[in-house]
Amino acid sequence: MNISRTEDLRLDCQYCPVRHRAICAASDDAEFVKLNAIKFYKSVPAGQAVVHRGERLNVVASIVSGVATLSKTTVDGRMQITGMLLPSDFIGRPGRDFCEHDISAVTDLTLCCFRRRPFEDLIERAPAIRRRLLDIAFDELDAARHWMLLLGCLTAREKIVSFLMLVLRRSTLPEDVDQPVQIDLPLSREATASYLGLTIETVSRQMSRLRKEGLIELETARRVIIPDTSRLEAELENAD
Amino acid sequence: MNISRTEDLRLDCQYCPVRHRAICAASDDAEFVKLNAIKFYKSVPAGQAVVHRGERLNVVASIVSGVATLSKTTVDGRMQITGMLLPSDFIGRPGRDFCEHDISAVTDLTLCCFRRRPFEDLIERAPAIRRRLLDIAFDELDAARHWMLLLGCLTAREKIVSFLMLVLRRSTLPEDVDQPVQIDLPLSREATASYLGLTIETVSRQMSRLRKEGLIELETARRVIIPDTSRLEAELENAD
DNA sequence: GGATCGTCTTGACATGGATCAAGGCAGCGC
DNA sequence: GCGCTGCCTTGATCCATGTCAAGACGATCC
Repeated sequence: MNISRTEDLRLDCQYCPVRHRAICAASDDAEFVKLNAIKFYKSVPAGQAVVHRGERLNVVASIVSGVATLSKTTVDGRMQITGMLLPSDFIGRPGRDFCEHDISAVTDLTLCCFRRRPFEDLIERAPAIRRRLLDIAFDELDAARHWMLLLGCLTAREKIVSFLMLVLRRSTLPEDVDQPVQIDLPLSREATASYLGLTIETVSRQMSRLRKEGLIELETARRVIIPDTSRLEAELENAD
Repeated sequence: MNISRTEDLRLDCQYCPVRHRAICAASDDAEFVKLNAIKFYKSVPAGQAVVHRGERLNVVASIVSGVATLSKTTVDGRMQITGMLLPSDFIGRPGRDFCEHDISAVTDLTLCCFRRRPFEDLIERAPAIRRRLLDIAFDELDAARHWMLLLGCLTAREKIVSFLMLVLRRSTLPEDVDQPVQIDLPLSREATASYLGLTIETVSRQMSRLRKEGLIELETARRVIIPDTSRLEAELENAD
């Protein structure tokens, strides 16, 4: 596992940007103190692997900041990104000491880690955290199955629009509806393609097409402006 | 929810075919007694829905016998089967009273049900069952993500072979390796197509092609003989 | 047996997205 | 500035799989 301890980070949970969304979200004061006692922060620089498939992974963690991907690769190199991990998302699996996926840091990453064993002990004694964990697992499961619908049934265009809407949902504070919104795509064209089960060229072409139709503007390749959210969403009226 | 209570079934767990694989698998005697106390059986005839997407679902259940599918459908009728549910598989979600999926009985189904609230109470007091549930959730999550690789990256041929191997794994007792094996496909061509993100014609064609190449024999459309398991598996050497 | 119905197979053709290839553009080091 | 590098876009062409259509097969009922 490719993580170096971050000594210079003494983040207090009080100021933690994911305090109310991550695994710790539901914990009451007593449980929170226990969880806090075993936490430590790690940084992973952009581009590095957090863990490789099959490798030991003796921590679980929340993403505090940055973006990571979960992916699987075939023997001959075809890759599928199976999840995009954003702040508050959970990494690792209690009860198992190796990882089924490659996890890579897309940007610089800050992780709030717990060694697996103490974490496992803790959830036995902390019912709120335990319920939160179960809920996270089922939420991820629902999301994964929803993505199966996307991969199996949607057209390239629908996939792109779904992706844009996903990024929008995860990035924006509930602003004025129907105002132009600007989003920054967390993934490169290549990673986007892999996430959507497409090629990089198809992603690029569909983005251009949406631009030509006025559904989006491309300030740069990674910065998208959506002039009218509802009009973009209407593209999914047959899907989803 | 389309379930009628099954009065004529007084199955004793002692003889239950999934006793050592389902949610109850890990429970010690004390927990098992509690779980047993709140269980009841239901039957669902082949073809009927167990529950529709968005509907209330106030039970969780194990499949005792039969086959069911989890699926999602787009507004305009494209369907993706997101899971094939076989004996010992788990249905429902603690902590949520509605279902994100359509669940349909493919064959006649026997379910071992628990009302959701008592079950939720029970897992708070039964650590082994609780751990088993968490493990089931994460196993399903891994399986779903693995299926995303299949949907996003594999060719039609590889998808078919993967499906055959999956059925083989779930159906066969570990017999003599490299003896001809016979498997009965639990799904119709149409359901298989939907599970694999293909059309019915492509499924049919790829099956015929595997037959012509001698990798499988088709005793009937649904009964497949695999003369040499390792040779079929070798078709996945680049995938998976 | 014959009719009917649902399921499956096969063939001919169409097409969405992949592949191959070229070039554009922005950032960076010199 | 200039050249390099990585990433992205665009165009031309190809092909795996989808679509449309016809018929085969097997079960069931009469």
